[in-house]
Amino acid sequence: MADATHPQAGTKRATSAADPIYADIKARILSGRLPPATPLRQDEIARNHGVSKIPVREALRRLEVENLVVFEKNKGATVRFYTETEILQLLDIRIALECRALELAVPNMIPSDFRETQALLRDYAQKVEVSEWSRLNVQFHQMLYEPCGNRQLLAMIDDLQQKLGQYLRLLVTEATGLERPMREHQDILCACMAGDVDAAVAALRAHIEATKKEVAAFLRRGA
Amino acid sequence: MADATHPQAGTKRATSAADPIYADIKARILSGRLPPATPLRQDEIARNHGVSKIPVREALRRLEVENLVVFEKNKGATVRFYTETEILQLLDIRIALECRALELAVPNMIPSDFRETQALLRDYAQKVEVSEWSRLNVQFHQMLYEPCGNRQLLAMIDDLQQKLGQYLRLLVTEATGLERPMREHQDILCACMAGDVDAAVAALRAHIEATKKEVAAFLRRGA
DNA sequence: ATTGACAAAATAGTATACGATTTGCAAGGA
DNA sequence: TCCTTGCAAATCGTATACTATTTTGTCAAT
Repeated sequence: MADATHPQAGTKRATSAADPIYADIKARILSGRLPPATPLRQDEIARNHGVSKIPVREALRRLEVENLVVFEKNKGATVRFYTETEILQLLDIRIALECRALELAVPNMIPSDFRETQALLRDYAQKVEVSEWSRLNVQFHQMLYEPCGNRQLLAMIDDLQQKLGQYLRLLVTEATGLERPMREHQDILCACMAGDVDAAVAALRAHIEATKKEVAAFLRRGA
Repeated sequence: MADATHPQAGTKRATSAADPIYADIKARILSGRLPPATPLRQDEIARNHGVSKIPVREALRRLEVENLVVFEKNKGATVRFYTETEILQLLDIRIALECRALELAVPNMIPSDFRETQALLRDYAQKVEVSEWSRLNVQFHQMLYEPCGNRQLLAMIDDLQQKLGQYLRLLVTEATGLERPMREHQDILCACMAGDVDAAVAALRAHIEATKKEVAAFLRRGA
């Protein structure tokens, strides 16, 4: 991409020293390696990345807008703490966004979409490793919504799934298992293949509502 | 500057220097005073606000995450350009979020909510000024969703309404008028007062879909 | 021992400075 | 006339440096 002739075409972002730092911290927060309330010391991060504080601050500011870190008056940034309530509320937003995306996507689905999604579910059934499960789960949902054609909506869904990821990962290891989600995934896909938008949306909504109940129970026990 | 030692004597700012800049630029973008593609020169903004470039850059980075400005490699920031398609897609997201919020809100509504909302609609009917209309319209929707209790959802809705604000303002002056929206607002409120969640959501969805069609037509003519 | 005051260290926030990149423009050649 | 080519000015991005605030540690006084 030595082509300097790409002024807009929003697909690619300009690189800045802040970008790798932003990506690194974001990944560590979302994976749970940086637990809530961890202070994010600017000097330390800057030293580790071999830069000054300025790009570090810009990275942290971006994470602040995404609600992943919190700035306090003269104390700097810490990893944001999501309460039980907020996690459940994120799942309510998931219901809103994903049901709408599916509703818009079903009419646009073509046979190859069905084939690929079914193939994914078969892989799913064989890989029982949890780390793989999480990745495939996210991928399944993304494949369902992709045909909706609304990039901003897809981005919002992706953002939500990342934020909820660590909690859902815990869930499958400790409580839910794979049985129920897999059956529900099949139901959703069948409705899509039948072209029945309402049934597909209803199945998806039930799926997320069930997840929400399990998260609620899990958090109740955990706390 | 000679007295650089005392940029803001005595005024203990609970916020960083970036915050007022962020608010100012955001307001000017959302109101349309800074049209799309306007370059945002860091030195100039810094001079106008009496600060250095550092807080300016942080403000711009925050706006970048919110999709209001775009950074390009060594060219700096410009006001983001929303295409027709993207504006219509934002309305699809509005349908998702607002219908969900209303669905969650209706069961929580109490008599005083109804009274206040009705009072607002009466004010509405009398103020025919466009500037007032826009403000009251946003307020009406917010009052409907408030009882849902999901702060993150409410924040996302507010964000969307601000982004769409300038386009909807144009719409009411040039095309739609006040007749249809007001009737639909009444329908929605009636369903809420009857406690009929499904009817309320259906009415709201029809309301936003109608708006979407008008925006589409308006953009088609305008472009 | 507990508390309060105060000095010292650590950390945040921002201005200044400087190299790097882009842009505007003018002069020179096809 | 149109296209290079080469400065010069403008602008960006970030390292450095400095101030302001918070935190920590020490030492008396109760």
